[in-house]
Order: sequence, then structure tokens, then C-alpha cells
Amino acid sequence: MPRPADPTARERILRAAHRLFYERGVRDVGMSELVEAAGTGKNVLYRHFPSKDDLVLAYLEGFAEVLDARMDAATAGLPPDEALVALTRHVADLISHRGYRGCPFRNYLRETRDTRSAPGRMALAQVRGQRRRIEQHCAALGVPEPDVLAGRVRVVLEGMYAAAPYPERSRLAEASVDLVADLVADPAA
Amino acid sequence: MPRPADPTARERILRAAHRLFYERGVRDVGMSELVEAAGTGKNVLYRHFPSKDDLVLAYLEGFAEVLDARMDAATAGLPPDEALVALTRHVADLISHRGYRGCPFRNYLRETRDTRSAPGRMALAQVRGQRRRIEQHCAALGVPEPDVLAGRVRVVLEGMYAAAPYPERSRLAEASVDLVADLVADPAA
DNA sequence: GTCTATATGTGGATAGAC
DNA sequence: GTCTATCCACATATAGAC
Repeated sequence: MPRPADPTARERILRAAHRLFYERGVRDVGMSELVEAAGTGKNVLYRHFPSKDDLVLAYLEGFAEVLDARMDAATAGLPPDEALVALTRHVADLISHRGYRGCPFRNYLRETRDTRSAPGRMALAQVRGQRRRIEQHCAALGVPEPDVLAGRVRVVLEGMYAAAPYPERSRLAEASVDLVADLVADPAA
Repeated sequence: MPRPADPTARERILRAAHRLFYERGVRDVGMSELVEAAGTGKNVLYRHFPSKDDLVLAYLEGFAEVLDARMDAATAGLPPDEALVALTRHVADLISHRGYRGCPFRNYLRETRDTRSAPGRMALAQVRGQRRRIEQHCAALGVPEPDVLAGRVRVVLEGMYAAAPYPERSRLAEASVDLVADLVADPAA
């Protein structure tokens, strides 16, 4: 297979994009600041990524790969009820972590209100993917109204992501895990 | 009392700011577009609002006045358990409404990540005010752990606000109201 | 590959003609 | 008050020297 001339520059760019875009937001970070952080030239950046949207898309795809893998690992092989709690536990651990800045896909969508360009559609697909996960687990539970339970769980997860910037996020994360555990244990409540 | 020379220009500016800032976000709307929508001159705008932050602050304060009043009206005179449900019901009605674009204060904070300037601190104060409302109602309930319940209710409300852009927001709103009603009815669950 | 200069557009903010 | 021109900073994106 054809091998790129030198992967180091591309890697440095992606690493800088990952850090800066996530910490400060896509709109706040200019291409000039990015090349400075990557230690490369502008022409090299635009050779690898013809537009900023292309770089943002690569940034989001990199995040999706690792986040999806971790989410899969957190719920793999579990029965649906435990999977729902594990999924919530996983997100709770995420938002409790130092340096966590919220879900990168939701952040991008709310920052840009972009749902049409390539990165916008990609971020939307990620959010919908999480919705599908929850709905599938709820459907597998065999409860009379799985969509009602799925709606409740989704609201709690959205609330956790939204609470990521708050100082008391750890407390809210624990409250969310307990809440979802209760919901799954007694879906008719 | 001293009366401004002619309130019509200022009113038109505020009306245009209210509509454009809320629909498309503060960052997306430039001062040039704003004066065009208001049908006024730039010098007049900068005479009433010396900087964009001043205009944004006035925009947020206008929102706060009406939103606080409606929230007060929705929960006035109710016992704490009913107040919590009514508060949730109120937000559920808000996000189900056509043209609703989410909480303007949370939108501003997430759009700008600004918590230091005047509008940023004002938006933060609004979010904290809602937190205080919930915590006071929970404390008045007399349950053993009011903070745990408050955390659960807050996560649900944050989730509702975050779900405002979703097409299925009405379903999620109803699920949220039912969920909070269950939580209040059986706080130990 | 790095580095500098620059084209082009747009942001907030100002000044002047009328 | 309206309307136009403009300053300055910074955004994306391009071109060229080395």
C-alpha cells in the first residue's frame, strides 16, 4: 500500500488539533495558532487537510474511534440491564475526570450549530449512535414500554454531559448512576 | 424622572437582538447584521450600547426578567413537592414549544465559554439561581437526603435543556416530567 | 519539510455626510 | 436620527523563499 512520505507532521497536527480543539473549542482555535502548536508550516497543514473542516472531521473521527471502543469495552457481554448501568457508569467516570470538557460531538454541534457539513453530520451520527445503543438495550430488557425507559435514560445522560462544566459534576454523576440503576431495577416506577 | 429622548430606536435594537441572538447565537450575529435588522445606524447602536457585550447583557437581562417571572408564576404558592413537578412541567412546556432554542443563558455560556465578562457572570448567576430554586424546594420537602434528590432533579432538567434541539424533544420532555414526579413521590427509591 | 508574507473576507468599533 | 466609508484585528487560505 502507498505510504505517506512522512507521518510525523500529520501526527503532530492531529495531536495539536485534538488538544486545542477539545480544550478551547473549534471556533476559538485559529489555523495560525494550530500550526504554531504543531511546529509545522501552514502549507504542510493545508496539504494534509485542504480546509479547516477536513481537519475538524479528522479530529472528531479520532475521538469517535477511541470513545466508541471504550464504550464497547464498558458494556461488552453484559445483559441489557447491567449494560445500561455500565454505560451510565462509564459516562459518569468520564465527566468526573480532571480535564474533561464534555462530549466532543455535542460540544461541536452546540458551538457551531452546524449539521450540514461533513463534521456536523459526523457529530450528529455519533449522538444518534448513542441513542440507538440505549434504545437497543431497553428493547432487550423485555419491559412493556421500552421507549419510555429509553427516554428517561437518555435525558439523564444528556444531563450528565451538560453538567460536565459544573464544579459539582462528580456529585451529579453519582446521582445519575444511582438514578439509572433505580430506573432499570424498577422500570415501571 | 428623566425620559430618554426617543425610545423607539433602542427598542428596535433590543427586539432585533432578542430575535437574532436567540435564533442563531450571539457569536454568529454581527453588529452590521444587527443594525440592518433593527433599521438603525451603527452610531445609534453604539450610543445606546457602547460595546457588543453591553448589548448582550441587555439581551440576557431582558430574557431573565420574563423567564424568572414565568417560573415564579408556575410554582407560586405550591407546596415543595408540587413545586418541583410544576417547575419540571414548566421547562417541559418550554422545550416543547415551536421555535424554542434552549435556555438562553446555557446557550450563551456554552457558545462563548465566557464566565468572566458581565454577560458571562450574569448567565452563570441565572443558572445558579435555578439550582438554588431546586435545592430549596428539596430542602423544604423534609426528606432525609435533600441534596441527593436535588442532584437527580437537576440532572433531569439539564438533560431537558440539552435535548431542546432534538426533534423528539416533546417525548423526552414528557418522560422527564413523569420521571421527576416519580422521584418526588418516592424520594427514597 | 520550516518560515514569512500576503490575499481576501469578516468581526467589532469609529467618524463623518446628510 | 439614517447611511456610508473606514480603521484595526484576526479568520481562512495561498504563494514563495529557504
